[in-house]
Amino acid sequence: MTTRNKPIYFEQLHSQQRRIFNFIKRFMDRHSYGPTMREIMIGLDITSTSVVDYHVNRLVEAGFLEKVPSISRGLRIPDHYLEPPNSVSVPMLNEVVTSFAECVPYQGCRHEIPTEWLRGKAANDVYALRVNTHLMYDAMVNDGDVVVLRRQNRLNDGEIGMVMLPAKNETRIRRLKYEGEWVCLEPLMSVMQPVRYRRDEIQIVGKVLGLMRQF
Amino acid sequence: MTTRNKPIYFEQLHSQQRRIFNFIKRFMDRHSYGPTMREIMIGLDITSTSVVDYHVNRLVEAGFLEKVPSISRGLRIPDHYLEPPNSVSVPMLNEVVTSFAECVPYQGCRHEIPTEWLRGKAANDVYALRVNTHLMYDAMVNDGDVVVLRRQNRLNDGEIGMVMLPAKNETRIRRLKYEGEWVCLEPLMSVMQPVRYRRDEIQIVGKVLGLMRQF
DNA sequence: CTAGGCAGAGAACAAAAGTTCTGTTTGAAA
DNA sequence: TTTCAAACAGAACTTTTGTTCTCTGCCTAG
Repeated sequence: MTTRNKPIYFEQLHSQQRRIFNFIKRFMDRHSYGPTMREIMIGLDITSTSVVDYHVNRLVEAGFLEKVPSISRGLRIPDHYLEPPNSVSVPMLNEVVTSFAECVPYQGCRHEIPTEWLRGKAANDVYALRVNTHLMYDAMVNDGDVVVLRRQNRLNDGEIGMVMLPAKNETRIRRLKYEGEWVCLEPLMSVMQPVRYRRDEIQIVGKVLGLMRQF
Repeated sequence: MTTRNKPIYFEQLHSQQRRIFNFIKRFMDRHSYGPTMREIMIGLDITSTSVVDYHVNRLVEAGFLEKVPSISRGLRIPDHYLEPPNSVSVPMLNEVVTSFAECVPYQGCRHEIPTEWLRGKAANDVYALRVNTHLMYDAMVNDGDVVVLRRQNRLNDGEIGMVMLPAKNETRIRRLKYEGEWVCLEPLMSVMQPVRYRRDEIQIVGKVLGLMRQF
């Protein structure tokens, strides 16, 4: 843990400390290494390295910087203060899974998805799945498409998910509507008709986050 | 330009130089800064910094490393020797464009696409386009989908592209088949019928690289 | 007013780190 | 074998760079 007691917001920092923080970030973008005390001093027109050292230590205390003592250019900006990546990598599986235990050692193919699709949640149970001809999905999903799922066994009313119909041993992408003991699977294309099942007839495989199709 | 005369492959390097190169890369992954001569020396069980310096200079000459003289931890691995990013960012536009001149100053919304979609080509003329209800595309493309296009005015026979029908002032995503003076636009859904146009009746907007749909 | 903490100045110091120099070993080519 | 360049060893040297110390001005609580 850090040494700070209460969370400090960037805006609450001393203006000098904000300048130094921003300088370090810009410097690291431009070069592949961090700045020295003296480079910060010169770059920000500060008159002494001790002043830089002073504020750097304040920034470290506040958790905005990490520093390896006595190591030259040993400043680091913690990950959570860097730009969040706008894409994340998820495992690419060949078949529907209801548990990740079966594929934990699998480190093979992965697929990149926009961070936005996670809607702020972790990517733990998210995986990508390439649709093959055996799985006939909704008409809006084509053969060869990559469907991104979050593995979960429950869905809220109105959410779109992948469900398995054990009777037919088939999976479908449908919008779920709950009606008492029944669940209504609505196709995404309005020309098709919704079908109603008993809740225990179907198994929810996951929530559908997105779809990628390469032409 | 670099000082090297002929291209050198990594495998042709002295084994010691390969070890040093790999060490630097691993070190940079672990820490946020590069190693010093001495750290390389200790890490690889080399007996003198001069040996490290020697091989580092060979690597710089061969173009595998960049080095800022006299700067501590000033080693850098050129971009083309790092892992290529598996996603790239392209501009996100609101309407079909036939030239990028009209949107060069536009630095706003961008969208992440898998590098794979570029099929090795540059991302220069690639942009993303969110489909709205006014543009009724092929049935496999839904309202709200993001279509990724490479802006180009020509397509090879059999390629899928976005074309504009000036008569109707509408755009469509179709597979193009050339038949002499005619071009046949084949829908991606087999239930729909292909339509034949004269070549000068339609304008090719771009090649469709992929599609992304967030649920 | 005064004490004390915070920010800044300036300088010196010590450690880290790049560079250079001389000499030795090694291995392949002549 | 001889020769020569590449590779290695060891050490010293210089520059870079982090750290520390003292002193000063400023502001505020008491």
